[in-house]
Amino acid sequence: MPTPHYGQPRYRVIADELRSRIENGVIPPGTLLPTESALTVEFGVSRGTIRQAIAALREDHLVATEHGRGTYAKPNQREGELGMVAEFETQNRKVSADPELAALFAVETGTALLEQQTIARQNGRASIVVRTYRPLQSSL
Amino acid sequence: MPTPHYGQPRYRVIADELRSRIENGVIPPGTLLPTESALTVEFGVSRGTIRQAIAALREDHLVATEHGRGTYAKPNQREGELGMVAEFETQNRKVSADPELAALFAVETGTALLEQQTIARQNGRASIVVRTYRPLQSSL
DNA sequence: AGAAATTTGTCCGTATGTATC
DNA sequence: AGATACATACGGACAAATTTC
Repeated sequence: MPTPHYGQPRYRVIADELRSRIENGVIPPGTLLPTESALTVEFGVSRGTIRQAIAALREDHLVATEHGRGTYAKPNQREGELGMVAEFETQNRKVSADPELAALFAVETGTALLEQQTIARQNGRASIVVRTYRPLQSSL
Repeated sequence: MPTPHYGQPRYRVIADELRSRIENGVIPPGTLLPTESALTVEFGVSRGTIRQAIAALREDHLVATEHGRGTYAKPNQREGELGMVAEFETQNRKVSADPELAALFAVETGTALLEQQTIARQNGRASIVVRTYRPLQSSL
């Protein structure tokens, strides 16, 4: 079969599935995830795709991998009190100005603006989303 | 050809080389890196290895990649310029979640969210607009 | 201690999808 | 619409670290 990835790419679907297994306790903290080979069988994808999914979880600090041993589910991030740990994901994109933004920047509605969106996640779920808008001009 | 990677893996050697080019100004901030294809030719490795090298730089926030465009060297983190005067205007309001925000917060599209909008003005003109979104009820 | 098996790490080549120019 | 460039996915091969026998 070719490689159509309509909607979400497969590696992200797999990453989300593994994430929920960890958060639901199906894969308890500190235990090893199934091996990459086992996951290729379960999800019917190549090893590269599995590795991509695990890499995504690793970026969220949800798992840690050791050469020759395997990939562990990380102990619970403490959700207690101060010192709460959050992960941030930032992306830049061009959006068209809504009427309010257009007025503020003194441009026409629909003009392209640069939007930087930062998602603050705690335990994988978004807690706050920040969007900053700036005019598109060059050189930054 | 086999795959001997004595010492450092190739993707890391390439990442280090690109890093020094950026830091030494050979690739100025804001400009595009050579395309992945060009880099495969220059370093004599496959595209996957080049992508691995660029991914490493991306994790260090040294570059940013845009689908279909290319990979940029990040602008210098600018230190706050002295003497810049800005006025801030902040307002809170309830808005209904667009599909993207709804997905992030795991609520239904249209659910009410708290939006805090801050407008930074310089010389009376808006320079940056920041909008933060949070769920309404939450325990934060 | 040593050898084999297991598991993750690196790298290649190819093909196709998707976004941008 | 065509060309260019990055994104996703496959399958294979070998290297390196760990565990097991």
